Amino acid sequence: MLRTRFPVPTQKDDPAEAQIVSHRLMLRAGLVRQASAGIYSWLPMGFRVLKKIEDIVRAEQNAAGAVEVLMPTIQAADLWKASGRYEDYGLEMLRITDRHEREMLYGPTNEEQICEIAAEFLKSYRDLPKNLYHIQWKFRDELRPRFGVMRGREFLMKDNYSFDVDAAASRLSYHRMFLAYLRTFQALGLTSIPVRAESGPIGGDMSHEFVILADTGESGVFCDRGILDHPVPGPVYDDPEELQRIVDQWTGPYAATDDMHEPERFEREVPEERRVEARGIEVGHVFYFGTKYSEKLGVVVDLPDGSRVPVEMGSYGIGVSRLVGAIIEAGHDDRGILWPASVAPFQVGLANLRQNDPACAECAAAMYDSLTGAGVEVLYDDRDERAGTKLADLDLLGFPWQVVVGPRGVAQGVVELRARATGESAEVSPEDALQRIQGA
RNA sequence: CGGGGCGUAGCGCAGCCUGGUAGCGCACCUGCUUUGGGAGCAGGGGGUCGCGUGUUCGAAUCACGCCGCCCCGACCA
Repeated sequence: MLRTRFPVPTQKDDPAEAQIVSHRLMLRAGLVRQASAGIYSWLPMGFRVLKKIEDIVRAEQNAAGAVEVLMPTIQAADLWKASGRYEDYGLEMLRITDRHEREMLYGPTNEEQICEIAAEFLKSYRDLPKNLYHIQWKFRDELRPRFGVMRGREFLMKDNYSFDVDAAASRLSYHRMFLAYLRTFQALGLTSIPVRAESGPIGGDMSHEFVILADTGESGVFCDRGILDHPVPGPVYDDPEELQRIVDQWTGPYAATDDMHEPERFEREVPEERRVEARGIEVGHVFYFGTKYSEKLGVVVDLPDGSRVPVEMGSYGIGVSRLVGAIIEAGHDDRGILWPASVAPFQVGLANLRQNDPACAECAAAMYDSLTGAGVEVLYDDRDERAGTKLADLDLLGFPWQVVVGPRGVAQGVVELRARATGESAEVSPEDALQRIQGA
């Protein structure tokens, strides 16, 4: 992609309204633009990141056996009246009236809607289990939106819903999603910690929040170092015993955010040298809620003995748009963003420091062609800008690799290849640069 | 929703107290000189001063009302 075709409104100055680093960097790097409080437009660069995260989440959901659907953003109030939540949900729910004076709402979540859909095709125990997900915009009219996309009113979320014949089967679904989350966050380049969450209406041990570590995170995290040392398991979704073992391994050691933290227990259970106190950001939530919605919305199946029971359900959320901010919180320095390769909008930022120099232009164009020809995503800064401007932009935008073409190197037949995260740099031939990038 | 603050050019701000028809830096446009870490000089374009009402000969400035945005708190993916 040529920078001259790809609008990236970067800014040198910090916007006054942005308090936390990810919000500042997202505005400075031209990823988003605020439309209203807690509502953002996604500009080209931010949109690419959002889509990459979405794709990774989708791939892991599919691998775990979930099936994608797409439900609407606008829902009928009648549905919510059936579950009793229309009154309960309060002012966070954005209520809308259409031209026929019909009460509608912009969905803050989709339990009711998925139940209505599932009731269509779940008739028998033989139709179970099922696990459906969608990735859709939600709206919660927060009292106080803040922190940019981290706490917006409109946000993109992956939510899925499991349907099982009984509690034991539902536990297996829960375990599958638990593993899917560990794998998803790893694939996003993050370190995640499952922490016990406020138990749902059913109680028990089936509610966890997934927190990713970031120095500037909003929540305090207290855990046993053992959790951080576990390797993330492979996709063993079809092995119930192994899944149970994995969940036990990850939920056994102490882990809590500050709202659920019990200092005495922490000190009693975790040896001093293994105690970790860090900051984190909540990016996912898995929980089991039994028959709460299936009962009220009539998602019932016949059992072999002819009796009829409501299905056991769980729901599982990942804040996709929030993750863009969270990933920046987890990876940045004083010059800009440090994207993990898996979600970087481009793998390579190519900067030609002397656009109007024919030799440089030729070298940069050749470098661009060989990278794109090899299937590498590269943003070529072909603007007629000064070296400092381009280099500062490269750092701000945070591409994992920087390839710098300038008159100094071109005279020797080399380009400068730099790794954004480590700052390591080498003067290499264009061919070597391509090879090193491909080999990484 | 309670408490606090701010709305002046795309971004950051001054001007307001003490009314006289809008200014600075960055960004943008033109030219020249520059050219490996956000250049220099010269010239230039861009603003319903958030909106409304009022006071006044005259309002960015004073008064009242409204709207928007930000921060702290309670609440949350």
